[in-house]
Amino acid sequence: MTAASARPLTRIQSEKRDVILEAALDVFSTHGYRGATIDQISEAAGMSKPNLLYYFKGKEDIHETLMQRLLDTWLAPLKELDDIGDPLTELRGYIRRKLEMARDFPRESRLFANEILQGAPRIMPMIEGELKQLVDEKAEIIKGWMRAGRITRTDPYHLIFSIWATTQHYADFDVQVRAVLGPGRGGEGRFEDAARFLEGLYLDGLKPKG
Amino acid sequence: MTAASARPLTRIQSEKRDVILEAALDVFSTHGYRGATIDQISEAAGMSKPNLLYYFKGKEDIHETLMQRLLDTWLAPLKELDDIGDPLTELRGYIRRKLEMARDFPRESRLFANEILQGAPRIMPMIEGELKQLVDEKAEIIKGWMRAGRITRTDPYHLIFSIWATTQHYADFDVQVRAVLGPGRGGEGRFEDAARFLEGLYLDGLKPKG
DNA sequence: CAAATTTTTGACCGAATGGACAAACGTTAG
DNA sequence: CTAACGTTTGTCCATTCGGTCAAAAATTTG
Repeated sequence: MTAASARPLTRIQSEKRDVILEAALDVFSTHGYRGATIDQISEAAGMSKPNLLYYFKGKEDIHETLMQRLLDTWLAPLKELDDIGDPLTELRGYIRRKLEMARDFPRESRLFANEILQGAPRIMPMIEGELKQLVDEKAEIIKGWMRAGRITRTDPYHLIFSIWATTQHYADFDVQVRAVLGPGRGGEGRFEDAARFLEGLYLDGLKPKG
Repeated sequence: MTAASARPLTRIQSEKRDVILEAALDVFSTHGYRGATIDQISEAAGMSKPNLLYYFKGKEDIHETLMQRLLDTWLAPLKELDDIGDPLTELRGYIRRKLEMARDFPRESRLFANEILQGAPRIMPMIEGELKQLVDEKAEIIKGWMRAGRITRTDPYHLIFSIWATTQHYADFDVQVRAVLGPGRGGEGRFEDAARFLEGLYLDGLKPKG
């Protein structure tokens, strides 16, 4: 019986699938889908290639399962954006959560970045469906804040894009960020520096106060 | 005599190399280094694979030449950032130029994004050298503006990062941006909307005026 | 223990890929 | 015209890659 059967997974199957997905996250996120090989993944997972293929139908299956499993984690910060509470506090919280994701789950960020960069050939339905729907919903909340005069009137979609861009940048372009900051400032402190900068930017911009 | 000789290139050699690099930009930017094949590039360039390899030593050589040739274009917007003139105007100009690059040269943006995302295995020296030096230099200019109280005091490096992130996002994550905006607002107007949003963000932030 | 079932792997396969090469073709200078 | 040189391509090669298979090893079940 293969792992794809309707039968519930055994304990070993669950564990081994987890090990494989963990290894696959490493490999896919650093080499992209095409650049990753099953041999690399199986070696990183500490098992032979046929053994890996006993748990997953193939490369595509691993990737798809990985994406599916990470999707919730990925969308969680935006889902938390809430209508209740102060708008600026909500948005600051969203930025902070996204920045924490970039710090704590950089591989996940790069995995999605790789995928989208190459035209999202495998996750387009998710983007056009679940993601778009979620963004539409949250954009409405933001529009409400703007109508009430609680934050400056601007484009809520591009606001969300800018938050994605600025926060994910610290995961996706990590090597560049570190190289440019140099050994002195490129250490762990860079995330707090980024948080401070982004908070100031989103609150008041660059124009000095009259 | 191969194209790599010290002898100056013939007219045909220059033209053919250009055709190949143009095709390679297409292929590398959409599939990444590893995902691109010489066959794809040679087909896109309208010639046989051995013919392509008559003009370039190999895949790596094409990629390296392409990167080298695009580097100046890539750094040009930041190089223009100038000490003279109003700081906010200068920064707005930089943002505008970067956004125009994302609109007019998305393939170049994706090429660099692909490279950096995967750890910059082939262009690390450039990042640690030329790029870092340029950023250090411009960060000093920005610091000067801050000391003079002409813009809000903040971190110039993270300011530059945020400009890179927000503008390049529209090239690198283009399919996502278009999908989320939908057919209505995802058309050509999206760059003007982005420009308007970013200008407002960088000037005044989101906090409503007293 | 022994049978049945699950897990693991060495060996193998066809297709794709980066690249080499020599022969053919085209162009041009004498 | 023809020899020399630059250009082009069909053919071939070694390696890598995704995936298969049958048999061995380990585990579970009765």
